[in-house]
Order: sequence, then C-alpha cells, then structure tokens
Amino acid sequence: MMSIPLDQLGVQSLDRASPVPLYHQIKQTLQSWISSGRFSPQDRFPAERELEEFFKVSRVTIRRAVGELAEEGYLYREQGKGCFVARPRMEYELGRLTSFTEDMKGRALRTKAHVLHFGVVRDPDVALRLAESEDEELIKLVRVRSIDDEPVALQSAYVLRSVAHDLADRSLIEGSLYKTLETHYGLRIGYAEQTIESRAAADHEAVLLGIRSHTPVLALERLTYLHTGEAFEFVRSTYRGDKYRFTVALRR
Amino acid sequence: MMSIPLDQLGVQSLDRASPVPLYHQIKQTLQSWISSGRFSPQDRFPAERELEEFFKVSRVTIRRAVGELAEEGYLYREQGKGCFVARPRMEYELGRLTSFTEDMKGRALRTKAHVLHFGVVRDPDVALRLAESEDEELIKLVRVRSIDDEPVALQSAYVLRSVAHDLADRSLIEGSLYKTLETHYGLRIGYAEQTIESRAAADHEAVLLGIRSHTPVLALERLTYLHTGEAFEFVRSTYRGDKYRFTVALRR
DNA sequence: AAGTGGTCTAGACCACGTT
DNA sequence: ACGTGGTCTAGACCACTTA
Repeated sequence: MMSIPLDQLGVQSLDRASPVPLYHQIKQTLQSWISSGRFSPQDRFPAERELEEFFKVSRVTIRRAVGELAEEGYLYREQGKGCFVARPRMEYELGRLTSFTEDMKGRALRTKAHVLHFGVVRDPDVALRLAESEDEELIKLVRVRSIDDEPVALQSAYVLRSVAHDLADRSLIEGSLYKTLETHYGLRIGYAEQTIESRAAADHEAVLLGIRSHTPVLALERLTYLHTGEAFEFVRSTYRGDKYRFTVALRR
Repeated sequence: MMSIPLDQLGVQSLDRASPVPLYHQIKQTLQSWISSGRFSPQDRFPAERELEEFFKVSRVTIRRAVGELAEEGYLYREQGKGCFVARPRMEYELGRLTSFTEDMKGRALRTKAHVLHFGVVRDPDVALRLAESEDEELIKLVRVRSIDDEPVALQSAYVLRSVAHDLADRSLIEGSLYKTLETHYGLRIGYAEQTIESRAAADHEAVLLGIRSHTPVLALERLTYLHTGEAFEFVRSTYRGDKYRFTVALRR
C-alpha cells in the first residue's frame, strides 16, 4: 500500500491548444501510469488535489478523468481513504458492442467472410422487429464466417434500408459496417440487445458449418439500436458449439 | 418534435437538507417526467439552462443528472441541437450483474432452488481462478434451480471463504448472496466476466435436469469480482437449452 | 486535526447547428 | 445572431477515515 511520488512520474504534457479535451488527455496519461506497471494493485493512487496541482487544472477536470477510469475498473475510490489501483482485468475488454471482425482482431486470429447472399428484400417478421411497418425494405447479407479457414458461424444481417439507402456493397461486406454507418452517414450507434440460446444444428446449417446435424450450436439474435433508441439492424447467427464461446462482461 | 413548457410539469420538490444528492433527486424527477409519458420519443427535452433555472441549481448539477440519464439510454444529446427523449427500451434492463433470483423476479416467475451440496471444500482448479494460492478454502454450494417446478439449471457456486468466513448457511442459500455480502460484510461488488458455450449434456446432468443425454445445453462460467478487481466467486452453470435463453445488453 | 473523496456554486469560453 | 451541449475554472462545504 505504498504511494509513488508524483515527481517521479515524468513531466506532464498537456496541450491546451489541442481539440482533445484536457480531461481526456489526463485520463490517458493516468492510464499509461497504471498500465506501465509503475503501480501495483492496491497501491495508493495520487490524491485528486495532488493531481490538480501536478497538471495545473481544476479539480473538476481531474475528477472527470479519474472518474472515468474508476467507471472502467482501472481504479477504485473509497471515501475518506483515497484512490487505489485495481487489479488488472484478465480478459480483453468485452461486453461492449463490437463486430465479429473487431472482436477477432483483438485476439489476433485470421478471419474470413464468404458471402452467400446480398440484396434488398422484404421480410415482414424482421421488418416488424425493426420498425412499425411490416413492408420496410431491408438490406440482407448472409455470410459464413471462418477463423483460420475453418467455418465457425453462419450470419444473416438485416439493415433498414431507410437508414442507409445507398449503402455500397463493398462497405457493407468488407470492413466494419458500424464504422461505415458512423463516418459516411453520421449515425451514432447506441446499444444492442442480444439473446443467446443453445439448440441442435439444422441440416442446412450443419452442411455449411461442416458439422453433423443435431450437434449443439449457439443461436444468437441481436437487435442493434441507434443512440436515439431506434432499431436499425437485426442479426441472426449460428455458431459452432465446439469452436466458439462467448465472453460477456457484466457491470456493477 | 414539439417541446413541453416547464411550467406544466408541476412544482419541483428538492430537499436540500436531504442526504440524497441534488443531482440524484433531479435525475429521478426527470426520469418520472419521461416515464410518465408526458414526452413522446424524439420530443425535445428542456435545455440545460432552462432546467438550471427551474430547479434553482447550478448547471454542473443539471448536467450530472441529465448525463446519467443519457448514459442509461433515456435521453440523447446532440451538440448544437439539444436534448431529446429516446425510444423506451423493449427488454427489461439487463446485461447487469443480477442473480438468478433477481433475474427471474423481474419476469414474475416462480423459482425454487434445491440444494444438493453445501460445505467448505478445497479445489485447486477453482482456487487458482479465484486467488494465487491453490489451497484456499472455498464455500461450495450446488443447487438445482427450477422455474414453475420444472428443473432448468444446475449451478455450482464457489465463494472464497476468506471474504466471508462466517457466512451462515441460511443467508447463502436463501435470499440474495450479493446483498448479504454488501450489507453484512461491507463488500462492494464490481463486475463479472461470463463465458457462454453450447455443448451436449453429460449423463449425470441429463438425469438431474430431466432431459435426454447429449441434448444441447448452455454451459456458463462466471467469475465475479469486487470493486478492487479481486475475484471472490466462481460459478459454473448448466442450463437446459430448450427452456432457457440469455439476454445480454451491450453498450455503446 | 488533517487528509480524502463527494457534492455544489456561479460564472466563463468554445464548437456546433439553426434561424 | 442566437441557442445548444461540451469543457473548464477557482473556489466552497460536507462526510468519512486515519492518525
């Protein structure tokens, strides 16, 4: 439970002309202190008033930086006692909204996607999940996803055509769909609800995944929402039970 | 996209003598405005400066209340435009750390737990997941969980004895374990990591769950951490694939 | 008594979108 | 030009823990 003097932590380098907010610059500096191993778990972290003086900013700014790190589990605070370094998380930060590609990238695995179908369709059941009207036009994309050339999942994604009417084939198929929507259409993605169940593989799924029928698979359904709370995407996935497991981080 | 005049929203009732922080009182008032249906989705929400004057508090306080509601998905803000009411979430707020009992309570289902085993054990594999030492004492509890008198899950929970050395049988078995730890031991629960996979039921599991062997089941493993980042609980569960599905809320 | 995090004030300037 | 949310300041008092 020792404390590390601030003057051993190098010179602060805040750029007050930068468009990046001060609290964010400070947050990243503090994060680097933590992840560089200068602190051990349960070590005393510098008090807010010390940091205030060190960075020459107001306490509110410090509190925002420290507060976000605490929210993300890097630090914990105890009233009257102080602020301490938490034990590092074991798993890759998850339970966040990431695409299959991003997820795999974090684990350094070679992924591929083979497109089985791409086009505009109408599907009353899916349309009703995404909007009020049952004959909304949908962009449908069916893919087989592989890791190291071995098929692991079957995925059917439906995006409301109204939110991205001229979405190019390329951008949807390659790269991150979410990133495309955010940069090209200015959409902000909010959150998603996902259900996970275990069932036996159907015949046509088994063929595409290269497994025997009735083998256990993970069946997922996901509804993705914009920050306004409007649904814009529905995804149905089937993962091989023997090749894939999900990790979810639960908070508070 | 209409706006509702503040003077139609009733008198504010902040109690400045209350130990409940102002931002929290305001947050709850705003939340009641939203959930009472006075606003429709995408309605303009009162601007921060208006709320400031209405509640007679500073803007920082308003921002904290509004900010938390935005974080939780009730409101969304757009710079230069204003603050708006989001569409209400469909599913029960989940993806949070809840116990089986709490989870089911939210769905108004009758649950029961039949205890198969309860006692102190040593288990090197589990101990190493929870702590450095492999001969830590563990409190082990094995239960069959039922909904409407039908068995749906098999659950083995291990709690480090060192965090709750004199934990009474009753409190662990009935009621919420988490609540007991928080109120009686002053522990603060931080987060959990859960893995979910699909596999075939083993023979002994099939018997206890009343299903045929090799039927698909959901196999879960969960590590629960205190706010310090120290693991204190490990749970291994097996859910019937035909009777249970998981819902997870993913953020941002 | 001194130090800590938790809350709150009354201002200020900025970037952005609408009028 | 004006209103919006986003950031920031320089203070203040409180509740709590430790010495």
